[in-house]
Amino acid sequence: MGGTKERILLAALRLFARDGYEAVSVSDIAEQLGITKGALYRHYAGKRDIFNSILARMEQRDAELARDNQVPEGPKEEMEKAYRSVSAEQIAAFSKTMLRYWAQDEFASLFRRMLILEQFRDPEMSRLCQQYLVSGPLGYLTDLFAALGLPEPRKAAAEFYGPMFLLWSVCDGADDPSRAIALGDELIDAAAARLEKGKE
Amino acid sequence: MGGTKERILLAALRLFARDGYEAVSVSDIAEQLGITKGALYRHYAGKRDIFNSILARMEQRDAELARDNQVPEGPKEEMEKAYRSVSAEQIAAFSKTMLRYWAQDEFASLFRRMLILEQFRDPEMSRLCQQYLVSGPLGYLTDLFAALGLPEPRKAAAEFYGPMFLLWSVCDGADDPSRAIALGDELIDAAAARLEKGKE
DNA sequence: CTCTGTAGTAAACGGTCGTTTACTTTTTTA
DNA sequence: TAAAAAAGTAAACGACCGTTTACTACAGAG
Repeated sequence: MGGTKERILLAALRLFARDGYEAVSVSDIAEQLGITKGALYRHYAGKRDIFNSILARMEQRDAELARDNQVPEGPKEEMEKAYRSVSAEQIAAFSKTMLRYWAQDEFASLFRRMLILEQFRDPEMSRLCQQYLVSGPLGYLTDLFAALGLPEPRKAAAEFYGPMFLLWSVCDGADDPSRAIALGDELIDAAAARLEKGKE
Repeated sequence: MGGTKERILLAALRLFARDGYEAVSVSDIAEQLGITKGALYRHYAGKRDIFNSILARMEQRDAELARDNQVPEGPKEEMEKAYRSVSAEQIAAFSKTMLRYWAQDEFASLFRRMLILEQFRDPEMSRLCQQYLVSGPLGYLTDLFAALGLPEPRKAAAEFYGPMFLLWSVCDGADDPSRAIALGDELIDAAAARLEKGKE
């Protein structure tokens, strides 16, 4: 057992994230691993099965990340209560973690790009793309800022998250993402400082 | 002459913007128009030729848009001079135009989505995606804010453009984009007001 | 040493791909 | 109105698609 199933998953994700699901052939994936496409069917039922396994893997990783960062879940009442005790420093730290996660973590970065490529083909992929990257985080921050008592939480959330979202695309087109990450850190710190001042 | 060549261009763009270039077949395009794929080759040399014609068309439309909105071009010295005389109202008006252009103009909106789908396959497409949608506008605003004397033009540009960039993705996943557009208008107005205040 | 299950190869399957060809219909024009 | 040009059809081309099949190599267990 050489972990072939895992290597297939990663090789497929790399190709899906560059070319899109339809444009990648089963032969392409097998070729990356130096095996024939027939061998691939010993580990997965087919091309779609690999794709679905990637989705499941991301779901699992996302749950772990939410647990590690103590993201509140459950009924809205309890979430509001938890939100109110969040400090600006905690928001800044969590935002920097997310900035690096989607930009630099290999699996998450590849998955983000794959989602972007699939979002217009399938309503389910559009839903996932919104949930992980667009209206999901935006709604989360809107609720958070509302619980903190900001006067216009929707605007504040867009002003906070918009630059982060933009910088992921800057990273995708840059030879060296570190400058974009550094700018993101500055923007997050500045926004957190404003947040602290606005609460007084 | 029933403008078949033009209808092919638009039908192909619609499909490319949803599924990506590779995932769209020549038969798919022909089927949308109720003709056979053989007829398509009377108007274009092949699938790639249609794609290249779409790129050329966007280039042409972009030049027209820049002309209509008096976007300064030429040597850096003259641009700086032109930048310094720009008012916050002009920036807000131009930004709202761009917000609607990439979100609601049919051709531009489809082209934006097509670029997003092709950006990772081909370095040239990555370049165009950055130029039209990411580092292009961001660099433009950075230069503009620098000429206006803002202390941190890079941060200001990211804070200004990030939310716009995010809202295009919100529109893509929303049933009704009008709420996102309205929020964009508010954000642009608020940023322009801050800009006016910061200049004093 | 044999048995058993796993991982792999090579070839074939029907189907679709982009493109070309030969031919017909429609439209323009002189 | 007849010739010519343009636009469209149907079929075929070789290549590649995802998947299946038949067969081989080889590990560890009894």
